[in-house]
Amino acid sequence: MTFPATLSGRGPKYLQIADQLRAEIQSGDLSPGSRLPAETELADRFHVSPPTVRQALAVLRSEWLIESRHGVGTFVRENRKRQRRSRNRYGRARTDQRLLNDALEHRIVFAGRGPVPLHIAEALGVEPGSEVVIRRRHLHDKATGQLREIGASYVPLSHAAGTYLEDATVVRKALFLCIEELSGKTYHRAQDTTVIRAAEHDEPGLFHLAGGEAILHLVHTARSADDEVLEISESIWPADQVVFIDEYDIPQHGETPTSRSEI
Amino acid sequence: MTFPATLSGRGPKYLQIADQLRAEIQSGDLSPGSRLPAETELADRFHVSPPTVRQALAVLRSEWLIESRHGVGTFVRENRKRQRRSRNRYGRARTDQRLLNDALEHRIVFAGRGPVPLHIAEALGVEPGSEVVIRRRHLHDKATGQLREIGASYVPLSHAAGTYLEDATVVRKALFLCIEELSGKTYHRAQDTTVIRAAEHDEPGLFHLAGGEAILHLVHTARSADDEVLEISESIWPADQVVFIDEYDIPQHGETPTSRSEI
DNA sequence: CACATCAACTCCTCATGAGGTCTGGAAGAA
DNA sequence: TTCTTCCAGACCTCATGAGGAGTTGATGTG
Repeated sequence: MTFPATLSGRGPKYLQIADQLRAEIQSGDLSPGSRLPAETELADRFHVSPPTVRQALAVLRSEWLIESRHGVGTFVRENRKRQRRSRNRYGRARTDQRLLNDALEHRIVFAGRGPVPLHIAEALGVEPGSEVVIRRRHLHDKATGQLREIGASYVPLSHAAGTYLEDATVVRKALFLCIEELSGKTYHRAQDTTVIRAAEHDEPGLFHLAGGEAILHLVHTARSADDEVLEISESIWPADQVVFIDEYDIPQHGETPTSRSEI
Repeated sequence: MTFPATLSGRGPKYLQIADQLRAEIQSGDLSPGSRLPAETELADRFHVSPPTVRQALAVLRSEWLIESRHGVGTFVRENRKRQRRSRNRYGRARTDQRLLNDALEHRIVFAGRGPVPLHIAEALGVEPGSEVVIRRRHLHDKATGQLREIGASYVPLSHAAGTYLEDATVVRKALFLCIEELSGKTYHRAQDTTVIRAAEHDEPGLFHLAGGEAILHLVHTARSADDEVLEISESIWPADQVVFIDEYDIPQHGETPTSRSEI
C-alpha cells in the first residue's frame, strides 16, 4: 500500500508530502534506484498543484534522498556506498606500491606549470599566482565510470621543475616518494585542513550533483624536517560519498602526542 | 553601483539573478550581515516575477551564502567563523584541565541511563536498545549564545552504573580520565568515524539552519588495551562551521605508523 | 538490419494572483 | 515612562496556466 494521499492538515502541504515520501523511502517501500511517480501524478494523488509537489521534492533533494533527471524522472538515490579513506597516506610500507586503490582509476588531467590558486598560496607561503608544478588528477570508479574524487598536487619549482612530474603520465610510485628522491629531503611533518563547503564552479556537473551540495575539501601540507614545504595537495569529494575512519593510539601518561592539539 | 538589472539572456533567469547576487556578495558589495532588498523589490529590479526571485534566492541559500528570516528579510550570512577542532582529544597534558574551550559553555542536557541508539550499538557491539549510561551535552557560544555543537557519550553500565556520571552536572575533569579512574583501565586505542549527512530531526531548529543543510557527525570509539570498549561518544556540528586541522609526524622508513591505514 | 524520425512523457522555467504568517516598530493607552 | 495594541512590510504557501527542453522508445524508412 503506497501513497495514502491523505494529508493530515498539520503544517504546510509540501512538508507533509515530503514526510510521506521520505517515510516511503526510509521504510524501503521505495527502494534505492527506483523511480518515483511523475510530478503530475503525485499532484493528482495528493490533490495539490504541481508546484507544490515540486517544492516537496526539492526538500527531499536537499536531504540527498532523491535526484531528478531532466526528461526522465525522479529517482531514489542509490545506497550511499561511501568510500572509506584513511587520513594517513604515509603507511610506510613505503615500498609497497598499492598506490592505487583497486576500485579507482587514476587519470592525470593536467601536469605542468601553472599559477598557484589563492587558497594554496596562503598555505604554501608564496605569492598568489607564482608558478609551481601542478598535477591534477581525477579518480573514477572503475565499475561505473563515475568521478569519485578530484585531486591536485602543487610542488615548488625548486624540486619539480624540468622533472618527469611535469609529464601527464601516471606515476607508478607514490608522489611523495618521487619528491623525496628528487629533492633529497624527507617528508617529516604534515598538516591536513578539512572543510565542508557547498559545491561551486563545475563541481556539480563533474560529480553529477544537483547543485548546492556539500563538498569535502582537504588540503594537505607536507614539510621536511627543516620546515620547508615539499608539497601541497588537495582532495575534493562529494561529502555524502565519504566516510573517514581514523584509528590511532592514545598517548599514555608522559608520552608526547604525535598529533599536536589545536584547541 | 549595485544591481545592474540587466540579464544577459544566457540561461535561466533565476540562475542569472543568482549569479549577479552572488557576485555582489563575494565582491563585498553586499557585506556579511547586511540585508538584501526585499523579494518584491528584486523582482522589480530584474523585471521578473516574485517566484523567479525566490528561486534565485533558493540557489544562494543552498550555497549557504544567505539566510532568510520570516517576516524580516534576507541576509548575507555572517563570515563563516568556523571553529577549529583538532582530531586529537588526548593531548596528555592529562592533568591540565583545559577541558573547556574558553569560548564555549558546556551544558549537560541529560545524564542517566537510556537505550543505545542504533548507530552506536553497532559500534559498541551490543544489542540495540540495551541500557547504557548516556551523557548528552550542548555547547553554546558564550558570546552569542548560539548552539555550536551537540555531543553525547555512551558508557557501558559495567563502569558507569551508579557513579556520578549519571548526574547531570558538568564534570571538572575530562570524561576519559573519569572513566579511567572508575574502570581501572587505561584508554589505549581509538577510532574516529566521520560522515557528512543532511540535517535531520530537530537539528535544523537547534542550530538555526534553513533545513537540509550539511551536518558533520563524528563517532569516537575508545578501547582499552584488552580491546574492551570503554566509551563511545559522538559530536555533531553544522558542517559549515567547522574546520578540522590535523597535524602529525610522518613515519620514517622502518617506523610503524601510529595510525593504521584503511584504504 | 540499421538508421532517422517522431511522439509521448518527463522535468524545468516562469508568469500571475491570492492569501497567510511572522516580525518589528509605531501609535496609543495607562 | 511603560505597556499594549495595531499595522505595514517581509517572507511563505499554494493554485493555475503556459511553454520549453531533454530522454526514451516506437515507428517508419532505407
